[in-house]
Amino acid sequence: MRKATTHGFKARYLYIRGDGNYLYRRAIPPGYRILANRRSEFKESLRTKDYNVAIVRYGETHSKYEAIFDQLRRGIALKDQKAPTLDELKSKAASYGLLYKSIDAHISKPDLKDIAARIGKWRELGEPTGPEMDAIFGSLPDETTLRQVLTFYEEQNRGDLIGLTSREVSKKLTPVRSAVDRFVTFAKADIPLKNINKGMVNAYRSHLIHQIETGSIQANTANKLLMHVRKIITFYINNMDTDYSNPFLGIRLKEEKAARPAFTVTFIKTKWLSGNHFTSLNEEARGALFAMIDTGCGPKEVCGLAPEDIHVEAEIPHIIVRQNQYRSLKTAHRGRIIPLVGQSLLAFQKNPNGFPSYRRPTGQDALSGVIMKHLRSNNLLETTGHTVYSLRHLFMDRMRKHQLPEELQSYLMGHKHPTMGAHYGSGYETSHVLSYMKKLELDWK
DNA sequence: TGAGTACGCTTCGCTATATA
DNA sequence: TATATAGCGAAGCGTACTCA
Repeated sequence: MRKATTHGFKARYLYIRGDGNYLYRRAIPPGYRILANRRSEFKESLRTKDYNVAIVRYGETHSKYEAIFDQLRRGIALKDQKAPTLDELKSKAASYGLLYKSIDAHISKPDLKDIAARIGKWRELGEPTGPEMDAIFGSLPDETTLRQVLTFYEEQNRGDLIGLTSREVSKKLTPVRSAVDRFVTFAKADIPLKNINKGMVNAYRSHLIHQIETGSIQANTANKLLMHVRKIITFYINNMDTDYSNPFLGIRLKEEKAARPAFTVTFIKTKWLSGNHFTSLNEEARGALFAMIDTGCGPKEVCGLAPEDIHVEAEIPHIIVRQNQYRSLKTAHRGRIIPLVGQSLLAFQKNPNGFPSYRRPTGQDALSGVIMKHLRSNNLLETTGHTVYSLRHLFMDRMRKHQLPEELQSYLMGHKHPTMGAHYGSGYETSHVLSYMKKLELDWK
């Protein structure tokens, strides 16, 4: 080992080993050795043979030992000294108007303007050597991991969960957490964000393609796994003002679009409306199922109807699909007033207060489960690809067949239509809608 | 500049499995 | 046997991008 020579720069504690690696080596004065666990010197490898890298790391290490000596001088023993945390350094850097940047980031992406600004700030503060210097030049590596990014994302977005049911909260949080879990499992560790690079993400993409090939997941699911991780990293980058670039950007797999089939009027008439195929299905589930036929509502919309949303005795019987204490709506334009005709009118006449057994956070799932089980076991599905949701497709087909105006079709489906204004609920006279819906009723005659 | 398309993302339905 | 839970997949909206 020998003392390293430097050019235009004093580095009295810089040494170079026989193997070429640089080293920080500094003697501890005898008066401080008791406090320093009886050690006679500090020695720390700078983990590089590169002169330029060694100079940068020397500054970082020197700053650290200056802080240690500062505390030793004040009588604080080594074992009682507490190093500043990464969060504390980040916070201090921010208070100087600087973005915290680790020493490794300075080395991997040198920015002379940025370094000059930091040196300027350091000089302005009187060339401090303790945590102030650590904060300005980034003595600790930025080791924020993907799970910490997830925690940050959830914490910052917790306002979005206000007013949601437990099931809705679960549906929001679980997919993101699962996506992070799967990536961490693939990476074999909760690695720091800065270590996740494009190569690793492409390897993960290949891993997902393999899972699609073996049939364990669909491309849609793979895209969602990528999307959720991409989303939280982008959020972290935007909100922490970091210069890290998101390696998940643009990573996506080709999807094949598939659609659920619609029931036919003939099948419903011959298989559902003749005979007694639904007597073994509980009364509320039966009512909810038939309520969907002539309203076009989905299970969640029907389950969440409050008694005050159902007006069977009105001059024009109708239901109001709107946000209430039992459920939120998918989109703002999902809210609508639907006149009751045909099978749905009969269902609500039997259930004027709605379906209280299913008016709860997991009600839609329970309803879907019980109905699908009944339809399957009683051979009431047109094909194996049909589901309860196929009723909504049938409702759409019937509106087309009876030539309802396209805008009204969108309104009744709760879809957005380009010609609609922002507030759809007041856009139609209920009597006007009823006159069109009476045409649908003819399908069952 | 406007129409068409692809992508990013959220919401909701279906279902296998666990649990009461 | 009904219900709860959680994961997968489809539906659909908003927006960025492309191209004539």
